[in-house]
Amino acid sequence: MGEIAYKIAVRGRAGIRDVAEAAGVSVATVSRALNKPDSVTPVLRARVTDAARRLGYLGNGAARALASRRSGAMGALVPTLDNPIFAACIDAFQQRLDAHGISLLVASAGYDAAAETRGLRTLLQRGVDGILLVGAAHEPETWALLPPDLPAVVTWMHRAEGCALPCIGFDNAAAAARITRHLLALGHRRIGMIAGLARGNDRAAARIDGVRAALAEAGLTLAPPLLAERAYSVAEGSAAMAALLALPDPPTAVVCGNDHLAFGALVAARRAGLAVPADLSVTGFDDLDFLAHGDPPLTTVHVPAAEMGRRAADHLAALAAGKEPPPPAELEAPVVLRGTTAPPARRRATPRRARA
Amino acid sequence: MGEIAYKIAVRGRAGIRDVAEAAGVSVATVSRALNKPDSVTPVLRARVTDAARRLGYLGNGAARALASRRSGAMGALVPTLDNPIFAACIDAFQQRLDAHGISLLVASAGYDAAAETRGLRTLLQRGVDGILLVGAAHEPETWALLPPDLPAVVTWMHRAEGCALPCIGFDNAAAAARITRHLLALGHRRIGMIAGLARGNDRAAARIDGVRAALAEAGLTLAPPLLAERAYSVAEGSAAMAALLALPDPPTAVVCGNDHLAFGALVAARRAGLAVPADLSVTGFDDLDFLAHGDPPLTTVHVPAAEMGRRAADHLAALAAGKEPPPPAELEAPVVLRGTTAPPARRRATPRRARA
DNA sequence: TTCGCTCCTGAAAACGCTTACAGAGCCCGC
DNA sequence: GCGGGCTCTGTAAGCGTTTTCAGGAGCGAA
Repeated sequence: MGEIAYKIAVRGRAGIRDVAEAAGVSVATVSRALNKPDSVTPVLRARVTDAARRLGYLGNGAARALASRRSGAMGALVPTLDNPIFAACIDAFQQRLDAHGISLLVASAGYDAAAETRGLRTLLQRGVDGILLVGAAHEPETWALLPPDLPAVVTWMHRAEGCALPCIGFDNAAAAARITRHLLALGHRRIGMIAGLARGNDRAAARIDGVRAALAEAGLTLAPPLLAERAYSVAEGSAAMAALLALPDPPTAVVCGNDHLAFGALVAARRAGLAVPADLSVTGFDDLDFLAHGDPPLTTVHVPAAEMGRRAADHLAALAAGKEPPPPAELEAPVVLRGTTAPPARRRATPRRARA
Repeated sequence: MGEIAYKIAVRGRAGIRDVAEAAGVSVATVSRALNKPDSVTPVLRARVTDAARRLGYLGNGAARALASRRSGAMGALVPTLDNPIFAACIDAFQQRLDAHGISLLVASAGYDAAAETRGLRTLLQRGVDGILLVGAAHEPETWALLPPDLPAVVTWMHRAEGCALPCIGFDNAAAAARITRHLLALGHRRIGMIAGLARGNDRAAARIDGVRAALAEAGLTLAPPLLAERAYSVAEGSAAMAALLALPDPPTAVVCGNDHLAFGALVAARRAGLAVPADLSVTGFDDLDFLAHGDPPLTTVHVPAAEMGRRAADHLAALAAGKEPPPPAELEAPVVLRGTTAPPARRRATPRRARA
């Protein structure tokens, strides 16, 4: 034992052979006792776990991964962590993976195609056992990189055309349509949209489609300048709203592609002297908690980010373990009615607002 | 070549031997050509990279890690990703690591000591080349686990008593003191604080200390019920503020331990019919962008989260590469004055006259 | 032309663990 | 009492790279 301690001190860290020696068994037994406890006699198992604990044995993940050809890590390829909605999803994903004894490798692509492919390549090199993707719109190169037999799930969508991967998410278009119908029901007819950049972002595109579909039901259409596509940020939302308000015939309601945009829109409206929702209705998409308590609280679509993360973790863990994963059910993305929507103001005397 | 392709198809993925064979060189040369291009003849290097590209060679991270005893991954042990301030830091950390060709392994502990130790253990098993820690207050068990020679940095603090690790961050106490002095300068004398839970959270504790210190300079003290310690959440902030307002002699200003608490406080104040900042001043800590544009916009302390992430990445990358890391400089955490602070309201009619 | 150096490349030994595979007990039934 | 079958442990062969070490080629100088 003292001799073993010496060896360990020299080498820096206890190895499986040290544990084997200390427990008086072979390395194979140590491996078995630690990895599948049932396959070993209780007394031996105790001897081994005991020795392992005494020596502070941790194990070498690389060696384990190499020998077992499983890394015990999942990868998440997300647009960014800087948006709380993704952070919430990844946080939940990680926690659930942890419960499965799996680690999380994160690659964020920053809405950039090249970075995305690079991120995936890195994840693959690291030998992840599965991958969480956001959305199904990716570069051909990215798809080509993805080994067909590697467990992977697409989140944030309920289904994706021509994508064989399981989808864990909700129906963006339907949700966008629902919130638009709410505006329609309120009596709005001139409805604008500040959407996310649809290029390479199928969720953003689907939301536009949904709004368009709902509008079509009412015989309305959506096109620039009433449709603005902007990067997801508060500043862009502000700018877009300002542009909308500068129109000769501004909309009475604006549905936004996400909460950041909506918040920016709110700021711009206030800056323009407009009261929300009296003068202008605004809706969001995500349901960030800060905006739920704002003044006025934002009417928005609730995105089940954490739930997606948890389900993705369960799904991938099952897949990686060779088990049958739970069938991916469509998640709810309910409209949550709060304070930023109301019937349109009565027709104003002058087309232009009083103050600017 | 066709033969090689066949082998690869059978085995699933191209290995270094396939590349070697395709390029007509030894595996050693392939390894060198790919890892340190300068150590190999240009023509051979081209042959190798060419073959690697043709075969879609990615490399096996586990094998590489095992042989080189470096994993090429850094670990981040954070309280949670669900708070945008940490998410922003980790996002920046990841991006910068990526620039160094390093991957990110995330473990979030959820402000739970046991989970934290478990998370660190996982990171260590995975063989990370370095670790980002938030704060220096950790379980003894956690510290014991951390190999003394493993590169690690503490973020979110400028320095930590009795902690030898490099600190990359700002001075929580000083920043809290500064924002408190701002309140004092405005004329507030009855100042409350809604702090984070200080137990096991040195940042939260330092902020309390800072407020206390500033108050002491003015001959004031801070103690319950004027000091409330609450978990970092909007709801807790609300509840705490409600309690503060229910006091016989409520504070005229409240400094909050973070922006979530401050936002909750704002909500509670509004609910109580109080105008901020006219009737009550509130300050935050973090500078989340949503609150910068709120109504009123929050006066708060700006926390350089992204900058900490970037510097931590650079520092760890240098350490892991055996280079001299840049000396960790103290980061700025400036008070940003916005709309939630103002001089105290003139003495209200009802309560007994306050001391001058 | 030959010797000595330097620069490159290849052969082969780790790296630390998992996992067939096979051997050794052991119990039980006949 | 003995053989068969079963369970449990140990032996050893990889897993796919990196890296050390040594050999070989090429070049310049004598």
